[in-house]
Amino acid sequence: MSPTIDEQISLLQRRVERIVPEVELRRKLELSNKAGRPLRIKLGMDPTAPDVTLGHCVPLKVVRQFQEWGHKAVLIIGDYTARVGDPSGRNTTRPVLSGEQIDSNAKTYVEQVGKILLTDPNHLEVQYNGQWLSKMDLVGIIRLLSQKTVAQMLAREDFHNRYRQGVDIRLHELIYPLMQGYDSVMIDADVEMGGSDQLFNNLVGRDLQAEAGKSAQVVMVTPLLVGTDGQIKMSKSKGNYIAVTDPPSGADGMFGKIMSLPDALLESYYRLLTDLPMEGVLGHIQKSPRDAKIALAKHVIAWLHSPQAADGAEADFIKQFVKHEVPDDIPQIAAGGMSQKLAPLIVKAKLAATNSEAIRKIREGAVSLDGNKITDPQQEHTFSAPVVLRLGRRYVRIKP
RNA sequence: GGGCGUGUACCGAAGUGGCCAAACGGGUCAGACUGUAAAUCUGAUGGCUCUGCCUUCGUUGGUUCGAAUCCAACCGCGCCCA
Repeated sequence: MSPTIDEQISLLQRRVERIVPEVELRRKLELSNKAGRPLRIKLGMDPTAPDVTLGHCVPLKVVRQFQEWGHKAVLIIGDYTARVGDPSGRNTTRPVLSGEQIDSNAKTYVEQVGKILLTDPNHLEVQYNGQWLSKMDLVGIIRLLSQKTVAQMLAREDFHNRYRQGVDIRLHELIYPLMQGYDSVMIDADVEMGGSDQLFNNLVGRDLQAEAGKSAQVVMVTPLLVGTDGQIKMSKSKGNYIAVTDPPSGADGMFGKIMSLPDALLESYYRLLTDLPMEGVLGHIQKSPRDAKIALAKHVIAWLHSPQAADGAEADFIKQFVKHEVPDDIPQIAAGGMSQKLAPLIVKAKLAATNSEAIRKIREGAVSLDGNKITDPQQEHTFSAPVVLRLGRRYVRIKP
């Protein structure tokens, strides 16, 4: 039994920042109910990076909600738009990706998205926008371009800023919103989901549909999840992200990344990534930010991995950082029997990028073997039994 | 097409013949402190066979005992004019 339309709208409010326009969403939901025709909920993702991040999960969770009410998610993998690069929120041109990179990223996207969405064919349709964008000829492109003016494109904030500051805007960036909007025309989207930085792009889709004589999509945007740095939007290119495929524990695992989030982000993470009642959450955060953070980490891992993984990650975390013991599950490398300097091993273990960096870290006193600090880079070591090598918060077991 | 600018390490930005592997800020990494939080303090931050050597300051070639710094050509970018 689905909730009423009023209930649905209020459920959506939790992580939807704007609905443009809300009355139309209401009308579409009513019509869908009456006619028994599921709405088509579009979400576009450009495979510009191999990982789907928690940031993507926010709109994905909303899409999941629609699926549970019987509607159909239409996932657009932007294999063609990725070639252009979404200029949203950027102050410089995106680097161009090769076709191979895009294709290999695209392959894993559907699988990763399956962690959040229902994947049966009644609830999910996957489309690659290269299917239609690659077939456009110049005449078609010109027709598409003729639907918007330069002023309309420059009205958007990021273009406007770049233009004013003399930072170049390549022409292909200018047409990106039209390409994305054309997707909406092609798949007859009823609703398009996106992060709030997608508002402009999505509204272009709405205009293009109307221009094509179709029913215009409702645009819904979610707040942007702030990344692990606590400053800016989570994104792969900024390195401040948590990927849905990150392992539960370990130095770069979900548990650790979530624990190192600034406290100030807790409320928004709970709101956007879980469905727990917010009154309880706020109380918990106020009482003990640390415990609330642990609970959040477990919640997210249980969701994207499994409840067992969540318990395991918590145990590992306590072992390593509360009791300061060496975690069980650490990478291993083989040293070989001979006497050798430590720096090359540190590089081999990927704890440092270059030999010079490894030597510097040794001199700084950041390196230890079985808990004994090593400070002389010239010293040679022979490994006859396994030893734990540590640099900062990362560990590697050295085997003879 | 013309005029004027500009191009420095991950980013921003100093440096205008030797004291420059290159100031300073940001970022990043590490140490202290902690709740692996934030804030704060400290150190490091081109590479290597590391008290020395090698390669970098848009590219190529030149001047000089010696060039990021001078000259020439070329390339990229910006602004203005057409």
